[in-house]
Amino acid sequence: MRLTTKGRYAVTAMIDLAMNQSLGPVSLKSISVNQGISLSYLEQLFAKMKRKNLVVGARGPGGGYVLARDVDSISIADIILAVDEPLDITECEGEENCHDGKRCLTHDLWSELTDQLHVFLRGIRLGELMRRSGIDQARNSGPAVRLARSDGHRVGLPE
Amino acid sequence: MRLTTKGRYAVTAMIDLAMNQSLGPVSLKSISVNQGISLSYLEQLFAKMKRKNLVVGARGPGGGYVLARDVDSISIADIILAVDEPLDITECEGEENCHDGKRCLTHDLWSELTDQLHVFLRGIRLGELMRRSGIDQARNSGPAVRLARSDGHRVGLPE
DNA sequence: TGAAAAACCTAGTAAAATACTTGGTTTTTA
DNA sequence: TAAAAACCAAGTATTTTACTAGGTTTTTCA
Repeated sequence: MRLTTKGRYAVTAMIDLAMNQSLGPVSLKSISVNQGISLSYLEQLFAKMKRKNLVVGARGPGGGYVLARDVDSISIADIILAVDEPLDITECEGEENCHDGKRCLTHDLWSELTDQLHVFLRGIRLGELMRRSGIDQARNSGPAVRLARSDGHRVGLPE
Repeated sequence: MRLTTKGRYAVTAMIDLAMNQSLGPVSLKSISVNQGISLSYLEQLFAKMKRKNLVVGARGPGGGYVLARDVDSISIADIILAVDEPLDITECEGEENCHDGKRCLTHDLWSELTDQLHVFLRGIRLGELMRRSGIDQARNSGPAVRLARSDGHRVGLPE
C-alpha cells in the first residue's frame, strides 16, 4: 500500500464532499476552489473512486458528486486504495532470487505489515473524520466560496 | 508521512540486518544480494539511517552495519521516517487559501490521521517482525549467499 | 429551444521522486 | 600492500505526481 500526497488529496476531497453533500451534489469545481486542487486532477481521482463505487456522479447544472454509501461505511483505506492502485504484484513472484527462501521471507513479513496497516486504515471511517471537525463549517461561507445553489433547492439524484 | 517502496526497501534491509548481525557486522553487499536491492541505493538509505542513529557502520574487511539500538527499541516508523523525509511543511502554512478556515480544517484532520498512523507504526518493532519469521533462516544458506565470514570470527565493533 | 453547467474523456507534459549507475576516497583488516 | 568494506558526490533513466489543454456528453433552466 502506497501512502502519498495523492491519497491525501483524495481523502481531503472526500471529507469536503462528505461535509457538503447534505444540500445535494457537490461539484468538483467547488472542491477545487475550496481545497486548492486542480479541477482536472480531481476529475481523474473521482473517476477512479466512481469505478470503485465510492461516489455517484450527477451530470448537468446543479450536478456533482455524492457519496455512494454512508459516511460510516467508507474507510480511509477504501479511498486510498481507489486512487493509489497497488500494482505491487511485481517483485518476487516466482523470481530467481527466491531460491533460498530468504527473499520471500522478508516479503511475507512486509505484506503482513501492510495487512496490519490495511486493517488500521479500514477502521477509520469518513464519518469519524467528519464529526471530529465539529459542525459543518463550509456552508457558512456562502455561494462565492461554496458555489452552492443559492435557493437551496435540493437537486434530484440519479437513482 | 509517505509510505512507498522506498520505505519498504529500508524495512526489508533492516529485517535482514536484524536477523544476521549476531555474528558481526552485516555488509550492504550481502543485503544487496539477498534482497535484490542495488548496492549504491542501499548505501544511500543506510547513510540516512546512520544519521538518525539507527545503525552503526564498521569499515574495512569484515565490516558492515549493525543496529545502533536493540531490535525492540527500533520501530517501523523510525525506519520509514529516516529514509522518507517528510518535507510536508509546504501547503497552507499561512497561505492565501486559508481565509475561510476551510482549508486548514481538512489539513488538521489529515495531520490527525497521520499522527494516528505514526502511533501505529511506532508500535511495531523490528524485533517483533524478526521473531514472527520464526528461526533465523538466512545463516543456513552458507557463505555464497550470506557472504558471512566462514570462520565465524566475531568482528569487533567501533565503540 | 438553446445556453450553460456540470460530468466525463483523452492525451500530453513539467516537475518531482524513485531507483539506480558511475566513479571515486577513505578506513581497516589480513 | 591488497582487498573489502564504508563513505561520498554526481549524474541519469524511469516512474509517478500533478497538472494543462481540449474536447464530448448530459442535464437543467430560462
